Amino acid sequence: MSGDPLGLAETVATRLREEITGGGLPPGTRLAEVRLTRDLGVSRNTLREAFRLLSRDGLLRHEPHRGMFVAAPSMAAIIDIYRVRRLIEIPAVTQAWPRHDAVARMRTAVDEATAARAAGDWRSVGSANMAFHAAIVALTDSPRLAAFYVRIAAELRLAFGLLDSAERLHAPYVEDNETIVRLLEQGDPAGAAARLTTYLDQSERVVLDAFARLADDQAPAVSPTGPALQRTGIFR
Amino acid sequence: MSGDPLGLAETVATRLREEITGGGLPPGTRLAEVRLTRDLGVSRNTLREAFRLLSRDGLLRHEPHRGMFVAAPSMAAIIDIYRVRRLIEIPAVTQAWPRHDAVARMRTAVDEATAARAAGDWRSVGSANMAFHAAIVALTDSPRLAAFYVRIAAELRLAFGLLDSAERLHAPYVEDNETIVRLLEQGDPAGAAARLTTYLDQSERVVLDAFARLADDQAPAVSPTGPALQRTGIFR
DNA sequence: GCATATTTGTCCGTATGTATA
DNA sequence: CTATACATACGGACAAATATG
Repeated sequence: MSGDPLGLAETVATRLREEITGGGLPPGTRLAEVRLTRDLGVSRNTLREAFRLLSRDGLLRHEPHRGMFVAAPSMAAIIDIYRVRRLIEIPAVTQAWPRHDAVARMRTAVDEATAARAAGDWRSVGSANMAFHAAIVALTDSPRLAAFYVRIAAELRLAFGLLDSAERLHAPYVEDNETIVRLLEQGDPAGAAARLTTYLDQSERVVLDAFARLADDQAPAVSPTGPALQRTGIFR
Repeated sequence: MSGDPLGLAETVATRLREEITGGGLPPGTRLAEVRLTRDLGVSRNTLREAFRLLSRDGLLRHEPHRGMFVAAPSMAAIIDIYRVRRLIEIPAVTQAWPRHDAVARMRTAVDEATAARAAGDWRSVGSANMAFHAAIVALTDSPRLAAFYVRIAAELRLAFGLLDSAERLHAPYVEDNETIVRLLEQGDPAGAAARLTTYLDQSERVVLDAFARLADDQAPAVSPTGPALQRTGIFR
């Protein structure tokens, strides 16, 4: 085509990433190479390069001689993700410096979430919530933790995508976030950490409940593990 | 060669991994594709697939239109790695269940380290030390933390490779490890965590000191950042 | 259980843009 | 500035593994 100033593979990867996180490609769907090469207008090698980038972010999963699949979080994965979030976010807030740059980012994220909620834009509320917790991790000034958290958050967002009205799910937590950042600004990291702890517990419960309900709906009576549903990864 | 039961790319990746961690490919060296395709007898596509696996482990670093380089830990990277280690390992030990499987693995790692030290096999002492701390992370029962730690440990091992007599470096810490696992077995996780904390502090200091000395030696007088040394990543 | 079709894994040759000497 | 070396991207091809009827 015309000009692609930065790698074509990354362009393809970005487009696929939006498609996945946007819900266009539900978790568990198989990404056939030949079909995507036609739809995206790139060669197979380039597409596979994009696959490498996406699997690095944890959005895709590779099965030998079977292909690439959109990662489908299991119940155990969600539990593990929240365990990791507690381990990282709570100490990050506890030992936070009140005038850290990331605190300002937390504040703007809360403001954006408030505005988006007032406008009924639930998707933006979810994005702002993600940004808020990413800023919490940024309090540690650790690039490795930040990169790790990006991967975790992407996986969790996939789980949200499985849920029906997912964005509405964390809309009520805007107040919690506001309280957390206010306590930090006022120099009370311990109080902020306590608030964060209860938030994580509640959020995990809500997500797990919705996930269990989803699993019940999709696996009604006779065959709890049909081949089609196995591929969604929910029952693995 | 003959039969390659599992992917050829993984076979190549394994061989390169051993070459890198073994010191055959020092940090900062550039991995030219065409040359490696000849030496390894594989095609470029397969080699790039292997590159993807290794960069996922943090052993390789990619620069656009310049190629793949063996990751060269910087001073800031080492500091960050130890910060992450504290964040993960200390809580892991603190909330450890004394009869956890991983405790047994810690014990065997200590025994192996003791035997290796008696035999003067410093390389095996280092490997056992790595296994010991991997077992500590396994106390959390979190597959994501374990995978993350693998990446961190690989990067740290690269830093050790830069150091001259690196294996000798953590030989004196066998006693610390023995104390930690004994306290855990005796049901004193708090004491074990305290001991682990001092170990991490001391280890970080030793590594950073050796690293600073290495940098001084390699950048003697006139040109602190020659093009060859820049590529080592030490001064970046 | 078997034969077929589809898809991935791997290799090759080539053209083009980019960085470095 | 030129020239070389290399990464990027393309398309085609065959073997091996998997899925399907």
